[in-house]
Amino acid sequence: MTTISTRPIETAAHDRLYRTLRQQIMHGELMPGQALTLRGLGKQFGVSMTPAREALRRLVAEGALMLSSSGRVTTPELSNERIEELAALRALIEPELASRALPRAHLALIDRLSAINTANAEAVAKQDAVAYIRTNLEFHRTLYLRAQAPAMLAVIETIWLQLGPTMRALYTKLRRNEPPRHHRMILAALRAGDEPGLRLAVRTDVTQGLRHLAG
Amino acid sequence: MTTISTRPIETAAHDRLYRTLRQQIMHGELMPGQALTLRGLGKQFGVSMTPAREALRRLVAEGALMLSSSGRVTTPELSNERIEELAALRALIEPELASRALPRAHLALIDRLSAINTANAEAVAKQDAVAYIRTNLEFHRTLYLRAQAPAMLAVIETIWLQLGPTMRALYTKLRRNEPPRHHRMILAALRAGDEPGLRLAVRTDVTQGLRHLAG
DNA sequence: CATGCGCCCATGTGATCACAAATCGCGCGC
DNA sequence: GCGCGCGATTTGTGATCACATGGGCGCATG
Repeated sequence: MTTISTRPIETAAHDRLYRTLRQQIMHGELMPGQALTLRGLGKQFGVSMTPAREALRRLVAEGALMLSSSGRVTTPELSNERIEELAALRALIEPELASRALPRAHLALIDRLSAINTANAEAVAKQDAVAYIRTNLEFHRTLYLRAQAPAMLAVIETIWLQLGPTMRALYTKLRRNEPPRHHRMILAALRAGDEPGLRLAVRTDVTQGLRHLAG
Repeated sequence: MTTISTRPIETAAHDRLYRTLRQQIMHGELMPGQALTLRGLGKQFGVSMTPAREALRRLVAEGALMLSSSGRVTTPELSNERIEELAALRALIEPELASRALPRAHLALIDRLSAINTANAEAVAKQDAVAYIRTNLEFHRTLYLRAQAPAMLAVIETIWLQLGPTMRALYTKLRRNEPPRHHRMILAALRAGDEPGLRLAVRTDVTQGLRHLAG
């Protein structure tokens, strides 16, 4: 229909839509319970229903969105039980990823993690929920990328995705006013090469936030 | 096999296709590297490309199928590294699911698990790879259903799905001639209410098969 | 004023078509 | 005999359309 501009990278329409929505969901930019329609998204992104349908169904398959019995797609409103489960999964998988990253975590990586942590603190200072969530996840992902475990990383990212919409609610409910102190413990354990300490730091960092919401 | 109940619900075409393919993949009925085309599947199931595309993309999103850069869809040929990762994920998550199921595992459940195990032994005797894989997974799923943890169960099922096509290859390579002896250990631990023993039995049962292939 | 009923529009589903790109095979040339 | 290139066919992508359904809103009725 409207293929006019020269595109630097030829990315399929449904894929752009998917990536955009995925990021919005993971970063908590969409409120729980929000409805998404095929024609609405299509019009918004200048495409037809077909790519919109693909993007939505893909996100539904990953658990990022909920599909009602009539086919309506909304962001999920998680029950406390489900939040507890997802937190438990994070607590199981993320220490393993951190542990696998540890042997490959050199100074350059630790410096980058520190920088992300600084940006995270700035987001806290500015009360910017989206930036807080984004930098927080970026901290973890940057570390886990070193684990060279793409399948595990993919699993943990789909779990982050499922938690996305409630993360925002969690942030406002907790009225966070300090950056996660466990990030510093993670960095310390990385520097010291302390594998059990690293596992513990990651596990507590992951659990502490979610525990408040579920409890 | 276990679903006898009348299904008055009119299931959408793409969903039937999805379920059929998903089961075939998880049970190892499709060989690794096999290609699936939209028009081919559509003709095979008497539908157009649209439902076929949805089913395929959904399976791709779950990691059950691979999507080449040109959009071709095939069953994955897993690298040893990926198999090791998926095995590690099973070893992390499944003991947790078993542990959560333990308090609710009454005699009726243990009896049903025993029956499934018997069917599994018959599949071994008949050298029926698909039946072996199916009963093996049914053993685990029946146990984990008692954990009342749908999110965890969903995650572990997508991991089974990813391992599906290589399970078949694994089976023929190992020339299995006995049912998994760890299933008996799992049952014993369940009867004794031995939580550490159960975790260990599940972990070893899950790991032992995959370790041979990856190693 | 409350409640239930019915109609209309919004929305998902699936089919079909036009198009582009990739793939395969055949034939030509070396 | 072998390799390269070109063309036909296969295949994915996206748009559009017809259709069924479900939800929402207003109107009528008790």
